[in-house]
Amino acid sequence: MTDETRWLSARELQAWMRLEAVAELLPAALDHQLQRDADMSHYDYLVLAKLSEAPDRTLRMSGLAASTNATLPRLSHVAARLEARGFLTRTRDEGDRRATLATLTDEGWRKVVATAPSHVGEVRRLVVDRLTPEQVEQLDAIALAVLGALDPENRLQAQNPVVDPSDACGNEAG
Amino acid sequence: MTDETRWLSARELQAWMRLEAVAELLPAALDHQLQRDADMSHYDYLVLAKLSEAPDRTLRMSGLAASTNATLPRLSHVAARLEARGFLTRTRDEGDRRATLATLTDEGWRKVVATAPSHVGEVRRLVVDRLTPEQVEQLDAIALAVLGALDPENRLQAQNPVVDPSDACGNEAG
DNA sequence: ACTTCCAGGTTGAAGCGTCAACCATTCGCT
DNA sequence: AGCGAATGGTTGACGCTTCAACCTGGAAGT
Repeated sequence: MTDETRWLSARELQAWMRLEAVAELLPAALDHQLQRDADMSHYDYLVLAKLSEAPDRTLRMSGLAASTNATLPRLSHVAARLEARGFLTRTRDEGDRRATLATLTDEGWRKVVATAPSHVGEVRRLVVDRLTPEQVEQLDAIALAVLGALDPENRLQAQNPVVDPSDACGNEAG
Repeated sequence: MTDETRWLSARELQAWMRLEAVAELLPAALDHQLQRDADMSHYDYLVLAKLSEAPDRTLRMSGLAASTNATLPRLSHVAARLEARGFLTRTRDEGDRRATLATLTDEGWRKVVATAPSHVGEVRRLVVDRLTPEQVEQLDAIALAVLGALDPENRLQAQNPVVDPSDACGNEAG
């Protein structure tokens, strides 16, 4: 068993270990903040945020699942809980009666608006405000390169904008 | 409710969305590869790897939990499964009879040695080989900055070296 | 129209992580 | 010594994600 493995150099190793730690801790930290402040998981929030940006605050389950990087069964379970909490409703698509349309309720909308600021604050506290503007650009380029392997079909590229709710409220000409 | 929230700029937003996508996809990708090639979760591998580097291939459960960023109950469950599969054994510490020592078996050692190359290969394919040497250094600095907030006590800093098993055998001069 | 196949969703069971409760051992104080 | 508190670990129940099975509705071929 001759060892042809290309091991990592010391520099590569250190960078990798740190990235691995970030990838491990960051999702947990976001989950924790949202759980505490909004009684929701990160994924729950993502679902509501996605709907809040969609035309008529409505999306098909399959599209919603793809854009949140979830399997359909997972989304189905999550949507059932969010529906039970009054944040969204599910209706049959009369155009294609196989499909289900998820629509954000007014209460769901208020939930997103109420939750977004603290979420953005956490993102700033944990990441953005700790980096220089140059590092933000470097991070963007690095993450893009890595996503080329992780997400070749770019399903997550139009990920939740963490957008200012005040302007998503009425006008989304795009 | 005047909105004092400091929203993200377009550049910050894009970088953040991409980092979020990486943090979401990378752990799943590593899990998937290890599950497929070694019938283990990423965390399982981490536990075995940690033990493989320790003196006498032995660590206390509490120390092992801390260095793998896990709660003690989680590690206890995982160790029970790994013990059932013959990869490690648990014995009482006769020095402090409250403590439990986890020791990697020969079979566990062989498992790590057999698994490491494909794992490192995946790390290269997904991350390291997609970045320039400059980007590797930038990534290191960025991740370090973020870890300042995520892991202030540096519990994960001595994370698994993904080290060449052939030299973990005897010498690690640093 | 009728059959066949595929896409869209939902459901229920199984596996893993988290939390709270619990037991054993050691440490600190008197 | 002896008591109370704290440390180290394990266990069992609950919640969430995954996987396979299933059902419905549309599309394609004849």
